[in-house]
Amino acid sequence: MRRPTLEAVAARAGVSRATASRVVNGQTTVAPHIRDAVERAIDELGYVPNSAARSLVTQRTDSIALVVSESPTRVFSEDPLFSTVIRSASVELEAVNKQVVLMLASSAKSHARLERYIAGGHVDGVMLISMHGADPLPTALSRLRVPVVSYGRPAVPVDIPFVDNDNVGGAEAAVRHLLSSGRRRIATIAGPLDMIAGQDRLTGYRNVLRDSDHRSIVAVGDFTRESGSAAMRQLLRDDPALDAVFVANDLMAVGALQSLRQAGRRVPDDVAVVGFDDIDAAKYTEPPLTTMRHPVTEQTAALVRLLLGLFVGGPSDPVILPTELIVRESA
Amino acid sequence: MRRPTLEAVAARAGVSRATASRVVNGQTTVAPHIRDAVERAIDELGYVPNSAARSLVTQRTDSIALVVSESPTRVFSEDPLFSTVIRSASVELEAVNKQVVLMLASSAKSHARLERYIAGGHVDGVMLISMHGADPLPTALSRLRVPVVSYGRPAVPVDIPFVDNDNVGGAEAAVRHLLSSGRRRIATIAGPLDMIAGQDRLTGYRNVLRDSDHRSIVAVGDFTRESGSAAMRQLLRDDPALDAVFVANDLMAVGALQSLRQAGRRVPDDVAVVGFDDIDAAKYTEPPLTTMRHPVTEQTAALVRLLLGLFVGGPSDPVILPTELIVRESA
DNA sequence: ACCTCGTGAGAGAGCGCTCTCTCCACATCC
DNA sequence: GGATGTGGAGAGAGCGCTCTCTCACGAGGT
Repeated sequence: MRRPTLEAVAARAGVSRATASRVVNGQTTVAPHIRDAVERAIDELGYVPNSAARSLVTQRTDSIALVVSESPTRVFSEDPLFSTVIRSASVELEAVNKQVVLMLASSAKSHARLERYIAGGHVDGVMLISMHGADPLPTALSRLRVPVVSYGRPAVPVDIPFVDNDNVGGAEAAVRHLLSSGRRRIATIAGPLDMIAGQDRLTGYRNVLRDSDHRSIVAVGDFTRESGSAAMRQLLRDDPALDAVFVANDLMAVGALQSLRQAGRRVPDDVAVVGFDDIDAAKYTEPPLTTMRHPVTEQTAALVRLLLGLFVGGPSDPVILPTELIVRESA
Repeated sequence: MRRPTLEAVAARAGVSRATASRVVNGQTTVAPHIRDAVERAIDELGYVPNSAARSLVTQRTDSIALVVSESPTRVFSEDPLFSTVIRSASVELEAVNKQVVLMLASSAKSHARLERYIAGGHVDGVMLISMHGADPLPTALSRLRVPVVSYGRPAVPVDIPFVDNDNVGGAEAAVRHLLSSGRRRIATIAGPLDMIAGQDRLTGYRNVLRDSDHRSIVAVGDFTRESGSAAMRQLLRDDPALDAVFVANDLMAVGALQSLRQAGRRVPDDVAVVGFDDIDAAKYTEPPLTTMRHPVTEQTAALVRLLLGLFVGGPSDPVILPTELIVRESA
């Protein structure tokens, strides 16, 4: 009836529980014929180790919390980046036999719960996916005695190893691409300025324009489609003669394209548009979107490596990955 | 150094471990002043129960596996439905203090791992999100002695309680909408026919056309954008005079719109398009997509209730939720 | 005054596993 | 041949918790 225990396996194989445990854990100090007997018993009984009992004594849980901290405006079901990160993190962690415990941190209530949970030693480590600004979570988690890594540089100064892409460099490349194709009045739709990605991509934009003596035309969105739409309308009002826009993410770029269409502007003939992220939908806009790709899957893999490294006392240096310009038809 | 145990709390409060345990677990048979003393000790020590020790004795883990079984063509980072389901399931489960363990079932290797894991009693229950066809997973999981529920009716006949939306009824409503707006040659882009949603939506389409003596024009896709695009081109070749398309999901509808645009057809003037799902992007297509909405969040909530119900011997009847026509500009 | 009964608290077993410690058998060396 | 070393196996403690069983005590009935 009940699931078989190590005791049962040992009895069936005619050995002690300790020996059975050695076989299960792959220790080499077991004679071959005994090992065989135990393995046969395991198969016959369909034995599966009880993880609760195991972690009770080893003080490890072999599970990793994936903490997704979403802002009210940036729900992860809307933003394809979240799911890509979650998916590839799962793949990576499963490959090394770690369990993925998914935790949403939205309300303050869930924050408290989360902290208790993590402080309670239920997980061996935490991967923090917090895209939004003044998030108290990085600070709170770094105080706990649990290894924490972050996807994206935390917005607050806190000592958490992280993986990020080169937002400044990517934005610079995007704007340079617009300049080199002869555009003269290049506006930007920036992301929220309490987010690192928002800040850095704006910085990149400004760097290039400053160096080339063009003036900057800025509207600010919050990385959602809606806000991109609104920001584009704003820009057209501010400077009807603009001939290019660098949009800080693709979701907003989709909204911007819609506003441009409604305003009767042709893309790229009248206005060139470059986005950032290369989400899947970028291929399907009208026209297809030129954008900066960053390797989300590789970033996540690097993040997992970083965390696993911390367990064995490895380095905790940030990892910054480069971005790549993907030229389609919008610019 | 080490995390405080119940023993430590009991000692500090001057009671036995048993009494401290009673307080932690909210039993009422503890005198108020003793309860206060214990609670103070808990606060002072920052005590958090060790879940491994607890599950060892209670035989419960308070965690639920969210098994996402994705087909090679339908990766969940691409399909917004997956993330919506995952997100709302998390929210619902966290509300009742259950942990969410996310498991991806893609390769056969991960299947074996998954079965072992679930058979190992690491989770109290399983929520299966399997959109794709001949998935061996439902069958395999139903054999285990673990409560399992499914999002969407399993494609194979297996005794797993599930929650689904009324695919047949929804498709019927969509096609009736096209008919009532005067369309005469109504084609469909069906989903994969090894999937229940694919089958049922095609059935709904056929039902209405049969009753109204129109002939059906069918192309089959696999629920991806690409396939929608290809299927639309196919349909235009098969019947250049078609004046409406019912597309079995929005992702394919986005692809279909693209093909229509490339073929120089105006939507909805020349060809009306109705999708299914009401994903976020449906609002942002050109023109915005008329579609059948089904309440994913409510479905997920119902699914969670169904699973929690199974724990206490509740009913295991399937739940079917209605769909709703959302009229935008494409039809 | 005795007994019953209910209530609140403690003692202690035991959940299934790991891991140290111990022991035994046998090979090796002076 | 006795001391020493070595590889392989068992004994048993203990991880932190829950929960049953037991007991002490006081209220209420006879």
